[in-house]
Amino acid sequence: MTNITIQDIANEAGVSKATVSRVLNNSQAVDPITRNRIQTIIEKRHFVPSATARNLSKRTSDTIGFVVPEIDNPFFGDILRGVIEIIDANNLTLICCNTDDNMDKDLKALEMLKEQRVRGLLYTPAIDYSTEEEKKRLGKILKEMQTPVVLMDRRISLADVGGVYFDDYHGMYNATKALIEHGHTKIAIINASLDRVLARDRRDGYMAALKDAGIEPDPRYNLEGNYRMTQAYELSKKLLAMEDRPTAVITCNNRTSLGFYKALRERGEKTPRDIALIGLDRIEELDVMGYEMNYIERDAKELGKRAIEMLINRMAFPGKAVRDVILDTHVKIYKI
Amino acid sequence: MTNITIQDIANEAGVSKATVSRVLNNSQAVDPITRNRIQTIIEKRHFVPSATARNLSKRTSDTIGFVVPEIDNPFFGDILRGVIEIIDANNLTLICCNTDDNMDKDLKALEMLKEQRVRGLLYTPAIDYSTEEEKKRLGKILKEMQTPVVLMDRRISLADVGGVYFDDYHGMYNATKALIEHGHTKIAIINASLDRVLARDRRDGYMAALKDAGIEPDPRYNLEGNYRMTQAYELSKKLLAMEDRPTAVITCNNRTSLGFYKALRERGEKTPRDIALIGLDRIEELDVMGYEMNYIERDAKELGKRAIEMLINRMAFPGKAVRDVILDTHVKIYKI
DNA sequence: CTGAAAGCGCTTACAG
DNA sequence: CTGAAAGCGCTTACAG
Repeated sequence: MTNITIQDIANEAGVSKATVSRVLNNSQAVDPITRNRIQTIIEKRHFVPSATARNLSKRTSDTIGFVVPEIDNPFFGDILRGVIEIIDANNLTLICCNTDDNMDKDLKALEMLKEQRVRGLLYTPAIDYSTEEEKKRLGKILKEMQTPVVLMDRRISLADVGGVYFDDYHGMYNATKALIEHGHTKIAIINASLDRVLARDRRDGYMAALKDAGIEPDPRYNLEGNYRMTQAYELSKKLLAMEDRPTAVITCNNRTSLGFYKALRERGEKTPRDIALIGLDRIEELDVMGYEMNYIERDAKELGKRAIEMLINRMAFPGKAVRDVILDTHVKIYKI
Repeated sequence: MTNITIQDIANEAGVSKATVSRVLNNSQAVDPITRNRIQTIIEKRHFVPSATARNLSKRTSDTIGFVVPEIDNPFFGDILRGVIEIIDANNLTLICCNTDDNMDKDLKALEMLKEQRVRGLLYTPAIDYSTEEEKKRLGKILKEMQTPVVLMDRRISLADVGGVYFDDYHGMYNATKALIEHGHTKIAIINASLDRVLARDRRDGYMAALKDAGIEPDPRYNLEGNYRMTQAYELSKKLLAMEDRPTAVITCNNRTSLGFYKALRERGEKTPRDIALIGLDRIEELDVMGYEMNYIERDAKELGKRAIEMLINRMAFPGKAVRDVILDTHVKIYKI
């Protein structure tokens, strides 16, 4: 028993498959009686037309690619949830890829999505593609996909590629400022390597706030890891063991915050008692537990929604100029 | 500029598209010189063949459907991560659907995946399909997809459908037993509605342990919600306010645990000081924070891996008899 | 309102 | 080792 086709339906209804296609797509007037007969047969047989055949014939598809570096990080989980809500409402289908921040996997995912002839791409690049050569290559790959792409969270300036980002600069600026206003001057930042835009943005906001307050930044307080928990944990251990250690710390994503907490706990210390902390991103579980973590709030689910909406818009109006969307961040302080 | 096709490559190489197809698929001997020439052109043009056309022609696909009720729950995030690892290693592609525990969305997702002619299905049903009629209908739908399906975490006994599940019964049994051994006799369980298999399994394990210890179960301690945090929170509030309240509680998933914690905290109470708790599933964030939560451990990522491996196996050997896999659970106790 | 026919971009049995 | 041709399951311009 093989899959039933439009031809089977046509045979049973005594019409041509063109007519069946027309009732399937509601694309042209069909005699109501015939239409009814066909519909009955379709339902009785549970016929579902092949998207593959339809896509080939129409030279398009309703499939969207979704590429992120860390699908099991709640940050991307929230983004995904936002995306899927809109995907469902628009009868699209989503292909998910995970890259582990690894360029090879990133490129491989892109190639696979090209093979699938996706209709649009939602993309958080694994790396920054920061050298001119890398960037040019990526630009070419994306262009050859011949489909709109919307970047999420990680910015790469590429012609014709829009994106949705958070205003991390001001988030960091305001967090740093808040710490300063509470009397802190020795403020550390646990960041990722500065060859990443995201890291530079965050560092810049932090630096600007220090500068505006006339505080000389201490390079020893400027830590660079990779946004993973284990790295942040190692960095934090060193930081906390310093002779002249900071009185406040800013962490640059949810994993970093956890790494810091872990190191702090192992020393039998607590925040804010022993050291102040503001983290990037709320950690839901801690919030529920009444753990009063200060954080810079970013609505990841909203980012997902905005990104897919922008993508759909671009699919509808291919010619329209692209424009980035920057989402606000808010600093939430319990106690410093 | 439209997508380049196998015909374009053939023209440029001065061969037929059959030959190009052969080098693309390595399906038949091709003269090394010709092969080389073709390969050079393919690379130069960045030609990537259309999966759509290939699928239609071969009447198959390399796409796997993944349907879960709550994609942003870390439990399913972990499963997804495990699945994707194996998917990548096998050059398959994954279509993700979220159902919010809603039957209509569930059925719609299944239909969409049928339309896509997926090669296999990884499926955590939104509901139990427990009436004979519902079950029959689901069975028919799955059968009509004409593709192997592997159930994850939620069991439905259906002909030809295998699954990977956790041994929740013994997890619950052992957790309950541990509490009893620590002197507890008034033990509550915050569960989901008993019309769900998952809930019955868990209840049964709990009841069996009570029975084996000669403890008469108190129906007032048997709470039924829906595994969501807000419901668990409401139930917990009532439970904690009871005149003759339990001295220990077992929660039946990660969200339930959080709901309970929230209610407890609002009363200014703590565990294990004021009441003992064993939750189902580790909560990573709490663990990292050094929060000593007792839990029944289940490896969700492992479940994902095993499920996709089973699916691939079934794709390879369609005739083979299906056999369920039950994964062990372990009770992890800090302090009761 | 309806059908015959061409076409979407591949694969593959067949013949040479 | 290679090509012509049929076929996968749809859509759609064209003609009636």
